[in-house]
Amino acid sequence: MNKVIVVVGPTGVGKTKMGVELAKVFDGEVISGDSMQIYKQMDIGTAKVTKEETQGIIHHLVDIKDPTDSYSVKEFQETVRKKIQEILSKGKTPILVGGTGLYIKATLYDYEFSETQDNHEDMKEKYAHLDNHQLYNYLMSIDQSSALELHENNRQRVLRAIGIYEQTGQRKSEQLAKQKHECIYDAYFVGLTIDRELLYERINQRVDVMKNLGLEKEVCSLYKNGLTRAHQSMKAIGYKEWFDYFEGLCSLDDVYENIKKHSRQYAKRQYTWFKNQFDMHWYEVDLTCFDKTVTKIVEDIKNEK
RNA sequence: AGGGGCGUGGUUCAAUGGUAGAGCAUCGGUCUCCAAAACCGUGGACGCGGGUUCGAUUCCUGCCGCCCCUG
Repeated sequence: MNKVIVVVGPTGVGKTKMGVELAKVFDGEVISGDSMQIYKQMDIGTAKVTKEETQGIIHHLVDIKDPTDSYSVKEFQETVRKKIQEILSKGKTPILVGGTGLYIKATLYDYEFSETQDNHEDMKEKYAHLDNHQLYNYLMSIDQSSALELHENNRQRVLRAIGIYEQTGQRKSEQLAKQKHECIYDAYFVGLTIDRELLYERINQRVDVMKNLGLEKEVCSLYKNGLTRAHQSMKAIGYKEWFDYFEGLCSLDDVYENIKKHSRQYAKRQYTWFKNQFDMHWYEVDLTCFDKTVTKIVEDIKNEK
């Protein structure tokens, strides 16, 4: 089999476990498709796979960065594509498991990113004197078709489009036009889902578990090591909520409530992405009998090839 | 118990004698490197009763509920 298996779904649905189960069946290695589990020292809050949970299955792209490092989709794309080749050449099955939709799509599809530096801070400064409307008009003047795809309030993306043109001399829209927008692997997309209410319950429970496992201690030690809200790693749910607390702006209860809330909102955004971006095979996870779901997926994949 | 204050969508808070507006939450959506991010759209409310008035959420009043002070 020369297939890449992709397991996605909202946070808390059971992707990690599914990845391991599928790896056992298909002689696979798991590649994490997650923008935050790449960071060392961030174990509890990112619900990172534990040693026991891996059951001996190799997991790539976990613990590859320090929390002070920044990271990019492009880097992810390059690293994972290499990993996939490596695993395939060993005759094993790559199993990409994660919740970061853009990272996964960029890797599996023929996305090509411009050779620009990661400099959104500079761009922010450079154009601080323009309001949203003015900035948008500027983009309209240099790359109209990209502008039309964006809302003028989405300053982050407007700036990005401007940056691409300024640094490469090529318009973002032109770049996109060169791509085919197709999946470059023989991939089988497994989308895991459960009833929304149930998912939210699970998310809430999982946050309670994180609390008991010592999330506060984990975050405190990062904080003491000098990590701030500005670091990319500290944008993660489960971590960013603590800064208000450390600054005396909210209570400890608020921290956990916010983590729950942000996780729920994240799950919702993941659903809309996965529903609309991939040729997905959806599976309702059987919570009383996880193996049933595994069996069903295994059958479907075997019938595919 | 006495004095004062407050009761507006899920929540925090506005405004107004001519049937109410915002933030957050909710729900839906967008997506080519900050993506666990950024952004867009959406439904939903004047505690209950009486009075004044052409008309009350707004003024008066009774009740209920909550908060503060005093004892």
